[in-house]
Amino acid sequence: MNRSFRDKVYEVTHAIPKGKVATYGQIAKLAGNPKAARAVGLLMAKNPDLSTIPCHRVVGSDGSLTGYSGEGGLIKKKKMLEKEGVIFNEKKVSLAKSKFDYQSLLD
DNA sequence: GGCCTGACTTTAG
DNA sequence: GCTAAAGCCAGGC
Repeated sequence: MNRSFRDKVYEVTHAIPKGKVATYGQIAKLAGNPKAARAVGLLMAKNPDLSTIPCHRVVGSDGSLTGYSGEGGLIKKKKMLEKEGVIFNEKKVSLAKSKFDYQSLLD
């Protein structure tokens, strides 16, 4: 098992299609540790490659935008997501319509 | 090499 | 519905 939790997180995060978003808990669970949502946030915050890891497609458990220490912060993040086609609800993401399901890839 | 912090989530009261 | 506490991983000092 060369795939560490970290690698799995990166893999899943990178697998998020355009116009969809995933939650930290979801990624953590897919990575093998449903309780390691914090670690996911860490990896997102310290993501080595923004091109490989669309951290802006990662939101809170209820679709709330969180984190993103980049310029513009959550505002820019929201804009990027909107541009990609993610459905927004006021300041949160409509997980009901834009939540990323890993099973969708396998289907 | 040990301790603390951090873009979180979930369960219990 | 809100507050409090525990659990995970990685990085910095």
